[in-house]
Amino acid sequence: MLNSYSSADKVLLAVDCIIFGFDNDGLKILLIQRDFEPEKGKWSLIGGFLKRDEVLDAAATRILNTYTGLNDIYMEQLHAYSEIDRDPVERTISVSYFALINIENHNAELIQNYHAEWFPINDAPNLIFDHNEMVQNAIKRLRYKTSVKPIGFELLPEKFTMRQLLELYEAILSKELDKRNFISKINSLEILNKLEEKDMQSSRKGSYLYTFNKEKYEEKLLNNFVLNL
Amino acid sequence: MLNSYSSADKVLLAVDCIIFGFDNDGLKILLIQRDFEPEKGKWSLIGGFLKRDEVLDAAATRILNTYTGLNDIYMEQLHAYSEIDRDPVERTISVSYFALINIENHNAELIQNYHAEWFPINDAPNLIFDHNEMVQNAIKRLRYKTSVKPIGFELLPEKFTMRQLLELYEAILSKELDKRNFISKINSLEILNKLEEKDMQSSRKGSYLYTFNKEKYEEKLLNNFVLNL
DNA sequence: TTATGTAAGTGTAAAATCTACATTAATAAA
DNA sequence: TTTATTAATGTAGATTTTACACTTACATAA
Repeated sequence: MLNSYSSADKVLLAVDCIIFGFDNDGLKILLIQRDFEPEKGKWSLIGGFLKRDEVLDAAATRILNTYTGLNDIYMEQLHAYSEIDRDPVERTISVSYFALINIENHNAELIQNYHAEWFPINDAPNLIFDHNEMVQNAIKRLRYKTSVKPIGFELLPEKFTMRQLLELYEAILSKELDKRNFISKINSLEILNKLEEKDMQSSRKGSYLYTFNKEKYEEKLLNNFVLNL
Repeated sequence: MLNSYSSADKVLLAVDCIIFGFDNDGLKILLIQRDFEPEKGKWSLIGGFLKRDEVLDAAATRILNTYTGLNDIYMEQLHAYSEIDRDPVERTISVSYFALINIENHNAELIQNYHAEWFPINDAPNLIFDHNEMVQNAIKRLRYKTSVKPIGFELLPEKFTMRQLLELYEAILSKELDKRNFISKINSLEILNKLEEKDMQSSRKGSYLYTFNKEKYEEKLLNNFVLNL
């Protein structure tokens, strides 16, 4: 009968995580060398199976933590992938999640048994199964998100310069942005605190450091804004 | 062991369909009275279980067809819902899909055994499980989509008036739009054919009918455009 | 101490887009 | 032929977006 629960097929449900990070070399994703068959040794997204007593969001968090030691990372669901043979061992539907993290803040945690490794998004190895497709879709979503949320603060150190922010957005959107227009658009959001302090690494003159003003940000979020860069 | 396939839990995977339609009374969704337990007789989205040899997109199409006779409806995946007790019988993860259809074109098919029924989105019955939430999220997505794709053509008859198109967008966005500005923005997309023919139903003067120019539309889609209404 | 090189910081004018708004036109029905 | 009803149409002002170049601050080297 069409709708009896008992006759319905059960499947494995997996979660795969696309973790974006940013440092001075640009936008990166976190990959691992798969430590079990099939495709053992090949590069892969961080992933695992959903447990019976677990919601998908929790599974994503747990899996990320297992492989990287990372905690309290906000992740967002993206898409369910269900091609019949996407996993050759057994029928497995996978739900992708993505997150943004600050590479420097988390490097310590990442040096673990499962050697997770950062790769530039434009120079990553070929991935197993349909993981390449998952990554491409995640990049699309990330780009879209720049226009409706001021993302990027997760990806930068606590104190950052305008140049760093600019370069982050350029990396995400993969296009050049006009420096002055970018700064005035960001300033018009009024979600940054300009510090007295300067970063002296980048130039003789030094450039002002900013922090992200979380309260004003939360305020902004209530009235959905749009940021056209 | 963490990653053995054999020890991983299997779950039921369902698909639920949010079908939007439009007629002179506004924007509607298609619901059915559930014909099996639990919650038999209550209103529900059209849904069913994924089969072992089926991809999610195909399941969505099959399920819609089973309950409504509708064919060749393009559906889009939205989100996976995984709360532990969302279905009281058994752990079931559900992936929602949404579609837009033209009510008048399809009314005949809908008069079937499973009495599917249209409800205005603002005056629909309470739904089982987490289906209310699914609908709300689908409405959000539909609104978003108006700004990046000229949707709505699926929802209207082949020949339609500007007023119908305007009212459709007003229903989706649930706000009033300025008629002249709307028309000029739509015209600037250059995806409509203005016919010689007029619709004489609505007024003494009659209003020009339009059709949707599919070729120009496909062309437009290549360069992602934005439509701010 | 002075000169030099480097990236930071800053404003504006022109163009494009968006918004608000009211009158005339066409026709059927009375 | 008058009347009533909805369709069709354009523009000026406001706002937003874009393109663009010079000065400033400071460390380093001469």
